[in-house]
Amino acid sequence: MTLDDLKHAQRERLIFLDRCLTWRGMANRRDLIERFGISTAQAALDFRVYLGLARSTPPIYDPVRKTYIAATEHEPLAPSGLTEAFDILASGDESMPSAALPRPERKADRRTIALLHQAIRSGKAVHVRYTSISSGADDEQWIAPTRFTSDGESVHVRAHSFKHGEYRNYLPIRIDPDSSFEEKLLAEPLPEDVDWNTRAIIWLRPKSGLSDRQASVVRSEFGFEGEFLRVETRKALEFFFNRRWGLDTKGARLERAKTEYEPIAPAWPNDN
Amino acid sequence: MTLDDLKHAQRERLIFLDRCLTWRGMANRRDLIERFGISTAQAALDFRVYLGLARSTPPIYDPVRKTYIAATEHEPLAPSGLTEAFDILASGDESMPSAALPRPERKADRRTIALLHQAIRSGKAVHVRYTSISSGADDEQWIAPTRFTSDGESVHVRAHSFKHGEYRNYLPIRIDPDSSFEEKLLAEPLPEDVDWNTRAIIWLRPKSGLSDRQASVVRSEFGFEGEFLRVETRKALEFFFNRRWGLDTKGARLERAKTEYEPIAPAWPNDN
DNA sequence: AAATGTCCATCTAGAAATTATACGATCAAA
DNA sequence: TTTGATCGTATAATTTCTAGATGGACATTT
Repeated sequence: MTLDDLKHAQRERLIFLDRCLTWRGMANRRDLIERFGISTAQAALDFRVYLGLARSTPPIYDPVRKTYIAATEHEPLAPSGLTEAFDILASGDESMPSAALPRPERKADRRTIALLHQAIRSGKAVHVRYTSISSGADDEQWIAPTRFTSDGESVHVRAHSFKHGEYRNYLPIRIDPDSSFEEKLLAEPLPEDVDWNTRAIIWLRPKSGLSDRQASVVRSEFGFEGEFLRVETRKALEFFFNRRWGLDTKGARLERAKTEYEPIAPAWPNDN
Repeated sequence: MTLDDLKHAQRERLIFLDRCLTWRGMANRRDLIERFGISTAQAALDFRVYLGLARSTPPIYDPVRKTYIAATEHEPLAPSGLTEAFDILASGDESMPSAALPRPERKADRRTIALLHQAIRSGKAVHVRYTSISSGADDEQWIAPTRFTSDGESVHVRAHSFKHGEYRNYLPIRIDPDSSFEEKLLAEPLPEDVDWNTRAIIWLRPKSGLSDRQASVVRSEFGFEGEFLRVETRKALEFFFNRRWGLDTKGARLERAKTEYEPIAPAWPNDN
């Protein structure tokens, strides 16, 4: 009996329960009831199922505090990071402005996204007008989009540019919504997207200049013990790495030690 | 009849469906079946309910492409940003490494978080040893945690520090897991957290030095038309704003024009 | 032209999940 | 002592969902 044997709805509830126990260290039926709008009876059933699943380290009901308390050696059924669990910790505080710092909201045109998505699916090239902020010029060209990617801040489209004869990352927002969006079947298969199919292994270390003590704080903060922290991504996304990890900013506490590349076996043959 | 009249499970499914139509521009029963593990019959029912809800701009079934196509004037039932919808667009590509740039994973000690959470709930002060990276010193003190916050990268605890006589943001990861965590009931109510209860309204504009054309790209990219973009947060979180929005980095395309403050009516009386 | 496959839809019976309701127990606080 | 908040249980009724069968439209393959 595992989580996977359950129906989607109940699995969701048990994962939520699991996170409450993991991060709050406690949970009530009430938590389930408020979150999922189920009855007390169902919530009680969910608890019993959970207890059955958490064989090794089951939570214990504390009649004094009237809640279930996670075992000290509690082992989460479904691992989660603190960031993902933030809403569980912040909940109850519905006030505006929120407890989370707002992020830049990058707008995008629904229709453009859908067109790109369909071009990706059907393997077509589309004609777009793209504004490059560096050159500042509106630029008509055919591109063959292959997938969406994310640098954590905004969503990009990875596409082969016939004009430049290479794969590039495009920001959908800079595609003119009034582009023709004319479609064209690909005459010949696209070249391999080498940068996409190259793994970039980036080794980070505490920024030089930090004291030993500071360096050890940095290490524990990013969860590594040895000399280096190893992070893996694709070469095609490496350009965004420094910004994402704040390596270029003044207060940076990590720096790159070295970077290695190795080819990735394509998931499917001929997957660009 | 609205989304809210539905049960949680079905609502989730319809929201997913809505996002497929919004961002992919198309949807199948198969999408629901794969995502939620339901039967074809149930997926068909969900579609019918969705069509009932999307009265004004219902999607249309295209028998040639064998999918539902979103109306050109499609109005999402549940608004969503592109970033949230990224997983819907990237799905199907399960390969590692993923299509998303990895983010720094900030580890945290389960037990510490749970202790803080319980101290917040019960309004107690706790004794902790905290490592300040600036001073580099381990620092024993009593703090009275009031809430969790997030700067988008890591989770903080907002707490009143008795040692410093003010509210501060603490990184749970820097709290020594071997602190005593001795608890103490608050002798007297905490002072008001003024910075928390102050709204910071930040007005941004395209970075000076950009050409008119570039500035207009920036405007459309961040979704504002006038001179300024208005962002609202709490003064207590303002310290993190520039980093979150990349205002300090070399390639920054926005800059702060002005900042206004105004008091927020506390959600609950005496809510610190 | 016919067969096959893949979507869509619908129907019905039955299984499973969930609710409504009632009842009982423990403990803390008023 | 009473009240209220938890917890738990049990049963019957209701709702939700599935299984399996049937049919239609269309594209592709034979």
